[in-house]
Amino acid sequence: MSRISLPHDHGSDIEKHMDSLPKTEDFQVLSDIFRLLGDSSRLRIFWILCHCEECVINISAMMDMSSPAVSHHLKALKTGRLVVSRRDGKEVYYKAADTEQAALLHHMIEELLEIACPGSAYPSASRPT
Amino acid sequence: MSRISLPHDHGSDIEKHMDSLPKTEDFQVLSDIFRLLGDSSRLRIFWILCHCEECVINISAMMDMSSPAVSHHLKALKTGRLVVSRRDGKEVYYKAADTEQAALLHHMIEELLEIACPGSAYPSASRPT
DNA sequence: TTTATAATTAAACAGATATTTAATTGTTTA
DNA sequence: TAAACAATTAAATATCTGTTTAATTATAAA
Repeated sequence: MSRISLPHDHGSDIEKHMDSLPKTEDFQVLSDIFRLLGDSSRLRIFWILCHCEECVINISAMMDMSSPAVSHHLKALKTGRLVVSRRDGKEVYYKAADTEQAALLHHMIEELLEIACPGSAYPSASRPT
Repeated sequence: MSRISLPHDHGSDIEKHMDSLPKTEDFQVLSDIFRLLGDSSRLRIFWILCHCEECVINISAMMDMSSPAVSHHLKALKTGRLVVSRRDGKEVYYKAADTEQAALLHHMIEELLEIACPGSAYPSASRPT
């Protein structure tokens, strides 16, 4: 049983939790994922690509953004393995990656939208119960 | 039924999804939340405060970080309503906010840890040497 | 081939951000 | 009161990041 000495000892159960504290590198891996979604443009692009597959100029049009800016974000999302791409002729189509990670993040975004922005998500569709 | 004109029309069902696309401001609200967790130090602090209540110098010791730096992150987390604080004598104790939002984020962090960093979370359960 | 379109990359810049050191505020104790 | 301790705030700095404009690569059509 490891004993961790801290400056102050109020009778907390901290050592118990410190034993299960994930490694520093793991927090780095996770924060890298969160940082990808920490930009509103990139988050919006990811949301779109969770719902359909689209080429860059259409994404640019939807985002009202230059294609170099969109391309920049797509590269970041792709490097982070949140989206995948395929070329068809002159166009490159992007969509959310078919992975557990991407699915979890998408699900969480929808949940957070309901909690943090009530009444906003799916205004035309199903009414919240 | 609104019609959205895009540069390219491959037969996608994009208009359907565009109808339910959340507002730009909502993506801003969400990305602000994600950005809070997009720094490994802040993410680690939040994780700790999801598991126990601690004073600043103990958090600093656990993080191996200066107290001004920790205080800086705590202020950001508090402004984002992810943590709360109370003063007791000379010390100020912080813990995760008792809100649906904080609970959802905590739950998601644990899930992401399992997916993205398998075998890392809760090593005491799997007994590494 | 030349021309046009789609996408990426490069360079530059402005704005944001994390950390450090120093100064300050708040609380307890001697 | 003064001194010590806990925490925050301020100023400074170095780094990172998102966007723009310009240049480049890739594919298709003329």
